[in-house]
Amino acid sequence: MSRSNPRVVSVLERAGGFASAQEVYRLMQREGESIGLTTVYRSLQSLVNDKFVDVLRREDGEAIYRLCGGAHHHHLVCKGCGETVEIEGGAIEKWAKTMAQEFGFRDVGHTAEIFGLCPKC
Amino acid sequence: MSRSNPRVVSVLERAGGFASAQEVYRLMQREGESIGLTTVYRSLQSLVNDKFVDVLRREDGEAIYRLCGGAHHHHLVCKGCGETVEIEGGAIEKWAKTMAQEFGFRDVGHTAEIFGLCPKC
DNA sequence: TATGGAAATGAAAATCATTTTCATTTGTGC
DNA sequence: GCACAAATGAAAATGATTTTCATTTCCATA
Ligand SMILES: [Zn+2]
Ligand SMILES: [Zn+2]
Ligand SMILES: [Zn+2]
Ligand SMILES: [Zn+2]
Repeated sequence: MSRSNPRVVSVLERAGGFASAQEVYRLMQREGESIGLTTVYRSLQSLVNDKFVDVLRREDGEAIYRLCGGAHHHHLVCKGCGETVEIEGGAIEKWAKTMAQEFGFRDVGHTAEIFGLCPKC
Repeated sequence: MSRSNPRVVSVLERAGGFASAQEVYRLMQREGESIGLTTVYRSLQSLVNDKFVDVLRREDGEAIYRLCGGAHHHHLVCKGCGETVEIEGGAIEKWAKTMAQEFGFRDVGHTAEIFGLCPKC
């Protein structure tokens, strides 16, 4: 299992919002960094395992990754420029718990994302 | 644009929870129904356009489809058997609106799903 | 320093869902 | 029957992701 590659982390830092594996790869190429696509995938995978980045899916199904504080949280993502704000979701946590209880579900997790246009767009 | 194919709708009805295009195709094959994979994809796409089904993504990125009331709502999905309950998300709507306002986002939508184990599993 | 094995790397091939192409079939009105 | 549009589906193309496998880089120990 490859270690959390610092060069990939650095790209994600500079990228700001979410970026796909292919984008990370292209970015590194453009900047003259020598790396294989396979290594990009492996590094991102291991960063996800270690909870250093979180991953979600574009509308077309492509996985996108983002550096990310470890604590559980949610996102407000701009459809225009990709700008992302990490937000707190107390209301969601409560909602999820209530609903799960009501229907007898155990061992529950949840996803919740908000998409819109940021002030700049 | 292909019409909302009633045979595909029927499969989704019988399938219960979510099913991928490939699964719908395999199911119809197994039941001796003659249909092309392309047509399955086209029918599902048009059902999504017409809001007769909603679509979300498996963890691996594969799109899954489900017959679905037209109104906006959310899902409680069993990780074990796929059993799905449509739930109401008043708390989420409010949360999304509040967060969007706070950060000046316009034109916002949201997704929210809960995953867990149903009573049977 | 040499050396043997473990971990990391990456090029190329394989996988697999989804889309595109394009020729054929089906349906509908005249 | 005839023309024409919509629907269909087989096969090829696409594109992200994973797998394979040979090579390189590290690292500990003799
Ligand atoms: Zn995050
Ligand atoms: Zn923006
Ligand atoms: Zn639904
Ligand atoms: Zn279940």
